[in-house]
Amino acid sequence: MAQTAHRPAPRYGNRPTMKDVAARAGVGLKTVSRVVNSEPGVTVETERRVREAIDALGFRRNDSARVLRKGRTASVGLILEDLADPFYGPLSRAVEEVARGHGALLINGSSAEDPDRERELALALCARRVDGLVVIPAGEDHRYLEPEIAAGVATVFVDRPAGGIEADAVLSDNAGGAREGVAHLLAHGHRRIGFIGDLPHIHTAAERLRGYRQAMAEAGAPVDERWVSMGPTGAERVARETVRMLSGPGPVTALFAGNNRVTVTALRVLAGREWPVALVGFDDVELGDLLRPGVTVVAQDAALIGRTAADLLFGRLEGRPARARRVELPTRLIVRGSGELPPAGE
Amino acid sequence: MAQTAHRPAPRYGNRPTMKDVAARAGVGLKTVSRVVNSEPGVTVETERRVREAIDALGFRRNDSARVLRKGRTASVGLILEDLADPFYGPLSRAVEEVARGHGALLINGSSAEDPDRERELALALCARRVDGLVVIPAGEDHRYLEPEIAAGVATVFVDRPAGGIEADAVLSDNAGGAREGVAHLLAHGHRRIGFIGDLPHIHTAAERLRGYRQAMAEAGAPVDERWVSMGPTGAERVARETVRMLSGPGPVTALFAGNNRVTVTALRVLAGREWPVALVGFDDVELGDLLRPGVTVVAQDAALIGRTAADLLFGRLEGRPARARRVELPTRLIVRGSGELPPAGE
DNA sequence: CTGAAAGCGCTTACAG
DNA sequence: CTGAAAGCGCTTACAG
Repeated sequence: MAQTAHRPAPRYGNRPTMKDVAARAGVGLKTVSRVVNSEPGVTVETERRVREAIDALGFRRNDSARVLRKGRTASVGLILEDLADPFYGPLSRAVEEVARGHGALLINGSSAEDPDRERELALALCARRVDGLVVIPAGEDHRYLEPEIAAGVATVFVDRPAGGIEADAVLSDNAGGAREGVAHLLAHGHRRIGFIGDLPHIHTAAERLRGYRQAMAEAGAPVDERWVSMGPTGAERVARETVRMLSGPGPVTALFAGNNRVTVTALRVLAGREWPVALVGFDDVELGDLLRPGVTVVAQDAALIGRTAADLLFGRLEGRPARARRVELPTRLIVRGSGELPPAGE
Repeated sequence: MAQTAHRPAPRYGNRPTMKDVAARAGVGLKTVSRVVNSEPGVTVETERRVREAIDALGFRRNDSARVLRKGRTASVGLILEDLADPFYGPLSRAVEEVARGHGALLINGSSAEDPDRERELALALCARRVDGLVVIPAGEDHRYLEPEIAAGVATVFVDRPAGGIEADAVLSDNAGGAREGVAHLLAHGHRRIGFIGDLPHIHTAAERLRGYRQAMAEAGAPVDERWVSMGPTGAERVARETVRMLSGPGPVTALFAGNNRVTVTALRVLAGREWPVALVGFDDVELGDLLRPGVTVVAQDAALIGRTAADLLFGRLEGRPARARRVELPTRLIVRGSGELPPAGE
């Protein structure tokens, strides 16, 4: 009783430690460590005794303690916008697979597109001493990560570049992809083309808009600013803007949807219309091939993006490149029908 | 030089520790700890000096060390089949949100439906001393987790029950949902209904098949075993089986698809057929409402499942229920058109 | 082949 | 208000 009075609360549910195993097996601590880590220099008989004690006690090495001593946690963090978004699932899985190949676990976090939450998550992961960090940025200022990167946390930005610091980045050719998609609509006779995108301060949204303007300019098609709408991609706003662009005098005859959320909402609105309206969306959508017409999209390869980022990360952890690298991956136009509809009424 | 000769490899990139901060601020270690953890009992002036040293050195507390001393890691593990599957994204996000509410991080792992990999992942997470584990089982024998659970790792099984041990579980009403879906087809005049499901040893697959048989029996509709196909849900097999059931004498007039992967493949096959074939799928599919006809499904609420599991987990961590609990969540039939098609040729 | 001592970077339990 | 000592559970660097 007197002994337990000053005992701290049971740690890890009072799990046995190497010390307990050593006592039970009648050997030294280091010998247990040798057996647990399959190090050489233990007789068959000693090993047997130790293994017996391990099994009897249900011992499992505490990797937290190991990590503290070794200096590497064999874990990487991934901060993305929303794990529930179909774009991030495959990306996350790809990062996980590469990490697994390097014996590392993956800690996932959703920023919910909130810069404060991104920062909070990133720093929490750094405090846990993840070896590396893959960040799909929500914020625009990443100087808060400078000391962490300097201290050795390998960091790769994905989808959008880092703000205010030099760092590796894996991006899609957003401007080029959007330009190709809009050029495709122009080639099918459209001149009045709407663009509905995400908030303008988001890098990908701005780049895609740039691609749109570029394609229009190259075709000598003037852009009426009422055809451009940037903002939150919730269903309500997107539906309202879609309807607006299709109404009034001089409505658009085609739409370019800035991401998969926009595409889905726009499709729902268009499904209820009498006139066919051409549509090309950025990002592929599941079942897009089964709709009538099929949905023409500018697709990104989420898994490839994730794999590329993770490869870059582990390359850095193995001490490879010195300077920050920026990788740009191509997009792919997938023609399925919706982007080849001719302008209505012509 | 002589001094560095025996220095171990730089740990955590030679990050400053509390000791370094204490030395620079000219205070004791404990005082730094007090400031870092916002504990009371430090003068304004002392705190200022400590904070100055922290900023100058770029100190960030090492949570690995903290965890070792405190006994709880404030992290939970989630093992699922495949993060890239659209069903698991929202589920994972929901678990993350609950964890976040409890100040915990989420470590994700995909088992790829491989029991060995599930085990390996689960034990790796236990070795890192996660506080709790949410497991979507790939294997059928979970006795390997018994010592871990006994040692205090809160564990909740999701989607399928644990094998060989008593543990909390959150399940969907798989049999009831399938039964309702098949009854819906029967109510629309079908008698020859095909069932294409996952591998028969998978709990959800077996339960859904049970629901199918139950509905058929209740309607007095005999089941021809050629209408039932259980196996891997890759596109090739599912497409082949779909075609087979629609061919030959006495083809099926309706299909029940055992999960979202099956539904998608079946839809692709049916899209190329002349005769309309009725279809009800288990699990909702994105854009299912936009297809013509819309896809009638038996939907599960992935986010609700995740939230329920996480709530159970943290309830247990806070020392609540003693006995293992099993929660069964209802499914919901969503009528959109494909399930209401009448039998072809009648 | 084996093990005692020191230390990873913190927190705990004291004592001043 | 402040800090020295002990300890969390391992691994490292030695010595026998």
